[in-house]
Amino acid sequence: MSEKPSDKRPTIHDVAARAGVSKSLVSLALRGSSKVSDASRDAIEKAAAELGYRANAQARSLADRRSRTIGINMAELDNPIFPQMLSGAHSVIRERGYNTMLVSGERDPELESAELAKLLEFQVEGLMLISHRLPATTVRSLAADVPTVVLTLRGITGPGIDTVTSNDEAGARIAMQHLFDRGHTKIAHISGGTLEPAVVRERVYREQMEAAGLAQLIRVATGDLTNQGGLEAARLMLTDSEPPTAIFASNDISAIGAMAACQEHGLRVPDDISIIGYDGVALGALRTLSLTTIAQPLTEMGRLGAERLFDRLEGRKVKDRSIVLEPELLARGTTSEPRT
Amino acid sequence: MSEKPSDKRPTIHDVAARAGVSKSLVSLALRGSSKVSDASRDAIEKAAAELGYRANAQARSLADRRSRTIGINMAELDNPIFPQMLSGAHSVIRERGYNTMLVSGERDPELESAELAKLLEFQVEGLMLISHRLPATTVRSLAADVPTVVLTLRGITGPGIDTVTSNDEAGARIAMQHLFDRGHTKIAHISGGTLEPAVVRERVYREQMEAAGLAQLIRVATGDLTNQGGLEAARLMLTDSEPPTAIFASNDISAIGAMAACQEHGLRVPDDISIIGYDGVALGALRTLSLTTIAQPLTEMGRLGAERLFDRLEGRKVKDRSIVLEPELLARGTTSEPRT
DNA sequence: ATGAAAGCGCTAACAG
DNA sequence: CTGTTAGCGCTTTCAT
Repeated sequence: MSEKPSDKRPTIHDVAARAGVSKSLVSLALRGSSKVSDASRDAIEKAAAELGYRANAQARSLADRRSRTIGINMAELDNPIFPQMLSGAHSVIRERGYNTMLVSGERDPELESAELAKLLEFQVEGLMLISHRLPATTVRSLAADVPTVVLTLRGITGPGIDTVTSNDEAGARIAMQHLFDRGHTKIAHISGGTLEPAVVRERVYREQMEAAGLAQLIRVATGDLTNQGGLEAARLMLTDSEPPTAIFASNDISAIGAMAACQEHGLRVPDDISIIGYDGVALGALRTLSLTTIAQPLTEMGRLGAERLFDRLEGRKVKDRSIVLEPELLARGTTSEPRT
Repeated sequence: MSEKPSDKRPTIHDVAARAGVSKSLVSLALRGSSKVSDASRDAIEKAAAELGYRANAQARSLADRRSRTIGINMAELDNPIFPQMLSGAHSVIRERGYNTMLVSGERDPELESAELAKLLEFQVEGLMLISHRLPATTVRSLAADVPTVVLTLRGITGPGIDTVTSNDEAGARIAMQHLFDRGHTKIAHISGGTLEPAVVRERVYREQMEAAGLAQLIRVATGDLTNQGGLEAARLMLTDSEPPTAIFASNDISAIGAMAACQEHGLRVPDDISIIGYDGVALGALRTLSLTTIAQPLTEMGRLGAERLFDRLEGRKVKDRSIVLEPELLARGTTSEPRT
């Protein structure tokens, strides 16, 4: 209506023409260089505004070979612990003036590697992998191209790779200690499949029971980290001749499923049976649930992971690092002394 | 160790040289053109593989003026309804071979518009706005540049704008009808502030009460769509001389807070008091909560939104559309007849 | 079927 | 301070 009806978006060239200067000067001015006269700067800014000029980030990236973009791969968009890490990472990335390109393989390994490839084609400058199941070889080959940080998966090392995890051994020990302290001995465990964190938690459970001389009370029901899985695992346990007085679940979601099973059996939590989860997802804090749990510093993990990336991007010389954060007991309302 | 120690990534030019053909032919071959001889194609693919060639998406975008990227702005990464919509959108975008660029203003309007601007600089071909609070003028100006779809916010129209929402009026009516059907008359409402969906739900609550001749029983406590807000609002109501027999909360999270308040007061849900939420977030399905609620088709909204975008991108001629999906009652365990 | 040449919009020396 | 000259890596006519 008002401006030149030129169909295509205005380029730096159009701005230059309108301001009566050269392309380069426009480029400088628009990026706030100090060596541009006030007069030119004003003219350029005016022209840009009038034209509704918007820089083309692709062209800029191509020219200066920096995409200012970090790629994030999240295994699952719906598992609540992942968005929490994402949120921590995202805010750091934004503070540094970078962009976030998000992909998700959605539990499909083939899809996942295709998505990862696209990230690299986009010339991301750093890669954050939030996934429980990535082969070390895949990660290493990605890291050969671009600085990479892996969250939640330990033991992956290699040039260009950092990891940020939380200490599952310590966390599981804290959980067990909490139950021991309350006086429990008949403690059962709802396991979580073959993914690394779940395996560690189960192992520590067994070790701690043995160390406490309770080897014969060890009781593990197989869960799958879902609500339903926790429900079913707990149902099984509660029909035992000698049901446990406490349950340590491999994650919060299955712990909440276990709570439902207890209700079904007419057991009150924590009066009749104690339950402790793992993860510290936000919903556990809901007053209705008030789940005692071992909280991982999820947001912090995201933040730290992103910062590791920028350490490398900003040329700080860093050795590959495995950062292990300590989880924390949130003693809420689902654990107490056993009924005797 | 094995290949040319050339520091920089191989380009199409390197591949061409190695295969003994021209750049153009490599470009054609790699994109699967049929007019490339088998011999050339083999040589090119071999060379590309040996070099570990990876196309540069920025350069491609610049050259053919298509970024193959959709930008998504999510107001909050932590409100569970947003990731669910994101997930629906994301999978459609991926199926079409596009990428997702995610930004979030995190409740800060200034930040939000800066992030939106970055999305445009990245030459996104379409924009999805998942936010409860975006000025119509902002949306219109964005839509002037690129096809735009708005989720959860009604009433924004303009050239290039589609909206996908769910029918809050109908949903709220269903909620009220459900409670009426159960025989409730002393129905209270926990409101949710000034954002559009919450306002609609409250209005319908009032209308329905009046229409049922229950105007004098109208009782609204102000919540803020948080768990804590729901808790406090419900506490207030329960200390009334004549407490309600049912509560309609503006969203699930505050409904769950209300459940906690009921527990505090020694009231059993649903035996002593019924509670119905709104949204259909995944956690409401947890057996421990079993929250009756009005479910919005969140994933579907994401999918549909993305599809609207592609309708435009693929040149299908479409008029601007406001798609309204119907929500659905999930009658779970928190509602029943009043105690009398 | 293949190559040469001309950009895409921007940044980056390098001269003045 | 400002303009000129070269690209960045890829796609795309247009010839051959």
